[in-house]
Amino acid sequence: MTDTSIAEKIREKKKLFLVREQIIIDSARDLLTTQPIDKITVSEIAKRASIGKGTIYKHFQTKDEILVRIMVDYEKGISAQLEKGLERAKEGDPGAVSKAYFESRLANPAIDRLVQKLEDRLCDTEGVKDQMREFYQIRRSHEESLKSVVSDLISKGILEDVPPHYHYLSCWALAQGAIELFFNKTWGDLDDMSQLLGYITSIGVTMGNKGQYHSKGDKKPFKN
Amino acid sequence: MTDTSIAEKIREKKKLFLVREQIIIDSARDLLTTQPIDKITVSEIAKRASIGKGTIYKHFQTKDEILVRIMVDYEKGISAQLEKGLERAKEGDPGAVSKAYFESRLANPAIDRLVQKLEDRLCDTEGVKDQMREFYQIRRSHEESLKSVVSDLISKGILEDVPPHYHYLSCWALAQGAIELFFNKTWGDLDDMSQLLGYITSIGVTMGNKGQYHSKGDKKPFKN
Amino acid sequence: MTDTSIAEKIREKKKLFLVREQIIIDSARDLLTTQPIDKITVSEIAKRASIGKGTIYKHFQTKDEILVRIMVDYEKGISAQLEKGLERAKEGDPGAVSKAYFESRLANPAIDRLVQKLEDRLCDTEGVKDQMREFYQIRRSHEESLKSVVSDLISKGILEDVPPHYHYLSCWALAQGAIELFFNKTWGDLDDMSQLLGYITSIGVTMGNKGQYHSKGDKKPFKN
Amino acid sequence: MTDTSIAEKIREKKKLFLVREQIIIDSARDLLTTQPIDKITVSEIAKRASIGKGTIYKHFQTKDEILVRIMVDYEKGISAQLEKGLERAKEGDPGAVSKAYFESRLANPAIDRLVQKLEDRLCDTEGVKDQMREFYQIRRSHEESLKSVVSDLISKGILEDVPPHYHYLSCWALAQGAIELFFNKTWGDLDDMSQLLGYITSIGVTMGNKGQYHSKGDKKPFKN
DNA sequence: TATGAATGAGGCTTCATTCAT
DNA sequence: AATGAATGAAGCCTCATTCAT
Repeated sequence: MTDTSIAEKIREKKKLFLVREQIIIDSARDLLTTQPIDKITVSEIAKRASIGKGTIYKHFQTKDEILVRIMVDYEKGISAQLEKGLERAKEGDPGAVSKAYFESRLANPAIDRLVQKLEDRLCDTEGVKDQMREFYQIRRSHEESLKSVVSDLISKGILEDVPPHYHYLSCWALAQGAIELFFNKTWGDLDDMSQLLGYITSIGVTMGNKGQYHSKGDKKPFKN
Repeated sequence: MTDTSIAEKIREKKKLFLVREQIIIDSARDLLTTQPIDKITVSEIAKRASIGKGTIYKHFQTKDEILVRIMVDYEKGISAQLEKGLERAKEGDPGAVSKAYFESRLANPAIDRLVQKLEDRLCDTEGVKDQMREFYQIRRSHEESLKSVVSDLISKGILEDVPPHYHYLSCWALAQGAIELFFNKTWGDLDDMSQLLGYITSIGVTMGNKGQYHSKGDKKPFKN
Repeated sequence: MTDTSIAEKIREKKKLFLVREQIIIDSARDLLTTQPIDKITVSEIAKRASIGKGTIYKHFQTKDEILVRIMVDYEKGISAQLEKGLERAKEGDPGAVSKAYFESRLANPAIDRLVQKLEDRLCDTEGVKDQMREFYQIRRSHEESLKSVVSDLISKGILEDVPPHYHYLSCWALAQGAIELFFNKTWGDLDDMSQLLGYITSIGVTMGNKGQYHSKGDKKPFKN
Repeated sequence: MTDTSIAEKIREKKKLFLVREQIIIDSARDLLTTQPIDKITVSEIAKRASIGKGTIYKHFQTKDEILVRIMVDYEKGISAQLEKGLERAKEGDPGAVSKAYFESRLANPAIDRLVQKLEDRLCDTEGVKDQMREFYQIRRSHEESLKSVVSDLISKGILEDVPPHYHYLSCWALAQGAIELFFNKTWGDLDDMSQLLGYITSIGVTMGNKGQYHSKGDKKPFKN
């Protein structure tokens, strides 16, 4: 066997290893988005991933590490979308960044909500401090991206002249609440949830606009 | 000992029993609003309430029953506030109802948030189905109260003519998101959180208003 | 019910609690002296003590705490014996202290050996640092007791004039080795183990004596 | 390729195989003498030996087999030393045998102690019964070697007339205890440990001598 | 009725061993 | 033969719940 083919094999194996890791994360995420977090055991994740329980611990030191990993992966995904938005912004579309941000969050409301819940659960957990720091860092980098755009819009007189993060965080809050609304069992299955969310989105898009009132929208940003 | 004094004693005891029950609930709520939910044990609640662990089970069949009880009590408190608002509405203040609703929710954001989390945790739990049904019923009764008011405002041309629950649920979502924002660790300790929340509240108050754009507000609805 | 009888009950309960604790320790010790240490599980200790696994953790925070407890209890027992020896020494028996020490160690060779093994296993274990410190402190206090006696014998010209701890530690080593010999599987079941140990004891008693050679002894310090 | 060179290659491979086996044993021994036995995993041994974990199982069926192998190797080493001692005894040095025995044990107290601990741990373990038997056999053969010498010294009136194994086992016990003393954490780091051990050795050398008392020695048989 | 000791199911994690490459 | 990822039995510990006093 040649050296090349040996190296090839090793690379192959590493790739397989990473694929498996992704399967674990995906399995965990699937379970976590459909069941209460504290009901999910490592055993179940393993079963869902069709691997042995012990294998999980080749990839992650603790159960919590799987959870932060889901969080970090999600925020990284949003970062990637923001990156694209920033490029489009350079090409002349000033709203591209914030649009990219909200669309990527609202595209997977279930996961977005899961990440919120995980953040709440892990924020003070020993043993994943470092990963949590990374998570927060990514999130704050998003704020930075948005802040520049918002400042620009303020200086152009499009948005009200309040501190830039007011705009950003207001929208964050509305998106957050909309997601909660979407999943909340209290309201049961609203027939017109889609329209409702469209309405809320329209509020989000125009809220903070100077001398302009929002109008009824009809977008459907939520997948079901 | 006279019959009267015996009856007196029994009444006394019953009262004491109810007081004790309230102490348990209050203790649980205090702990749950300051620490991660899954860290709180029945033992700790008992210790905080200064009673024996076994006594708790004279008042509640399971730990989950304490939790739903916190939820139901909270929504009942909001109901009481709404009741007052309705009376004021009859006396000529059309905004009194919705004001009462949001003020009572935002008055205790920590508890409001706790109730959200508990709802998420208990919504599919066997053993507290009935109490959860009661919880949802109360919540939906709030919707009804608001709906009548909103319908009135729509017919008067003050609010946009969309289905009444659009208005109500949009506000619910924004309030929800604002609370989440308030507690979120990502943004650290914003110096101007109070102002920011005032800004968001102003959006909530005017959003959905017909032909009118919101203006910068400066209320401080959040206790710190 | 009178206050006195209530207090009585509480005392009764506490006593029972302590009795149970002793049962746990005794059960653990019994198992540990008859089987390899790492084969003993908390479950087995519980079964042996005829209690539930969880009950163990009402008395001890971790499995290791049971083990150190056995160690500390053992050394405390030796301390008590030394105390008596010191009193007899004051009454005119200069050898009473060292005799008390060795007799109490050799009276239960199996436990003495167990304690050795546990010491080796726990000396660097996190979580029982404090208890281990206590253990070492007690042990060193024994050394102090013996040192005074030995110094006295040296000044009287009975023992060789070497640093006092030479005498003490030589004896410790010989006792240690004798116990190991007693249990060692290599030699199988020697018919004359008793005599052999008597012989060794006689060496221990006279070793270090000035200008005197030991003579064949016939004590039987070991129970079988 | 010639037959010779093929045979050569096979022999080469076999040799390499044996070398590798020795590396495994050495690695295991190194780890076991510096860390608590139950902390050492097969993985760590493999890493230390710079081979794959699976490879270990080409050489040994179980982890326990590695451990007995360390034991047997150690006793074989002592056998070799005794052999030399016996030869020197034939050449007229009657003390050469026992000297060889004790020197080889005390030369590596850490390993000697490890072997003791392993013996205790494996004596009743299923799966290594045969190897343990071999171990005990070698040990007892040492006894035989020493017995003949001791008998000789007794008949010459140098040693006390007690059963020969009394002399041998007394010394075994003292050596055993000295080693334990050397490593025991209770006494901390004695400044004069070397002298103390010399003192004990001097006791060992003369103990059992007829009509002769031991004198203070100053050998330093322990490496530090 | 109030208590808290007792219980044991069930969760997380480790590691000796297997096996496909 | 060499490798190391995969496996799952087994251990420790937690905590909601029960029950005897």
